[in-house]
Amino acid sequence: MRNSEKRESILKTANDLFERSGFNGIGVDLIAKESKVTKRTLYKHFGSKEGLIKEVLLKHHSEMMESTRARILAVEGGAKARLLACFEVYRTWFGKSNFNGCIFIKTLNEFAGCSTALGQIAQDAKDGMRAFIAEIATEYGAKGPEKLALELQLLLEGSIILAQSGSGLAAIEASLEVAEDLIDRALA
Amino acid sequence: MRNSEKRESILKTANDLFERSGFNGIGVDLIAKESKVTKRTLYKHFGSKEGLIKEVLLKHHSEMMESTRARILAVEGGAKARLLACFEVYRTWFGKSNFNGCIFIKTLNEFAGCSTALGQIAQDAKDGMRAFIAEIATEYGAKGPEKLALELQLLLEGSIILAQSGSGLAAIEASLEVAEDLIDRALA
DNA sequence: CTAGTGGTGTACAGATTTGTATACTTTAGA
DNA sequence: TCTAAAGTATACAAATCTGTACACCACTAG
Repeated sequence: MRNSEKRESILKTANDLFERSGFNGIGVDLIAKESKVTKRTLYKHFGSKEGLIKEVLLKHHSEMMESTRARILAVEGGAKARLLACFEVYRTWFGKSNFNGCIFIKTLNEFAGCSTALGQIAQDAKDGMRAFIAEIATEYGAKGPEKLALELQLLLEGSIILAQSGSGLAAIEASLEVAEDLIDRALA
Repeated sequence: MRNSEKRESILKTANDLFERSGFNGIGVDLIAKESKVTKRTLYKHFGSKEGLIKEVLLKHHSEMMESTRARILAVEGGAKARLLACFEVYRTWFGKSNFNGCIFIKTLNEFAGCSTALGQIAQDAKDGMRAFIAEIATEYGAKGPEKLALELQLLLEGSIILAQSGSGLAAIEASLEVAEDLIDRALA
């Protein structure tokens, strides 16, 4: 299946370039070149740049949710440990040398809100993450699971921005401490 | 002084367009056209697109700090009321019809981190805001003012992202509740 | 009143952008 | 093995992007 290998290679390269410099800052030519593929091939697969971005976003979201889910479900120790594991996932992410923010936030910032199809995908990704947290909270009988999920997501999103803006891991540490309190209270 | 009027007009137009669609998504031609100014004039004032962006960012930051400072210092009622007033400032911002995220976050997302001059300006803006919060906390003798400032900023930045992603004002409301607790604890 | 500054209008250079056309080669599967 | 799909290489079209050139006008301060 060398075909789908090329396809995956394009998606991975595009994802990395978009994460580094945004969508409008990266041209299709560069993506093709870095993927060691011709532009013709790229267009046969994705039809347009927007089509490519769409698939990159959907793939990114599904892989992110899958790996997060796997890592959280591997944690023993009940609700608190599992909810805090989300913060560990983010800490690992921020520690990567090529970390440069969240691709969905970039989408919202470059494509004028949620009116566009791409903006909607980004919004769905954020909603999906929050729903996942709420799901765990509900499962363990936390009080006000949706509200807790919103609060924890506030901290996580804030950590993304501050990690990106030079605060390094200090932000996620502070975030984690506050989260502990909020979780304790919801489980009391 | 019709001269500086033109200059201000360009800066304002550019600011609005960049806030809507990011930096790479907006061309100099459009900025000139919307400002009712020729490209020649624009380039005489700012030298290059990057020069224009730089001035837009610096102006945005100083105006934002000035108006926030004014609004916070107008609040009577001590430390808690003043710190919570920051959240009111953000709430007002999110309620604007043309709200589409933070221009400094856009900068970090499009210009590959803080290595660049523009990224540095964005980082300075975030640091400046946090320093301002810490300043208030210190003034009123809060315990661990820097840490409190970091925590409150986490909530504020998180609120920006979620407000932008469809949660509307629910995010800032939740944010404000958590902030109240954190402030109470630091003032105890 | 005159010199300098800032602004106008138009045209253009050169690079880059998205997307396509043509003609050829490789690969995968029945 | 043969066919259809997928990939390559190169060139190109048309728009758009940043930035500049040239010639001219308007205002204001010394």
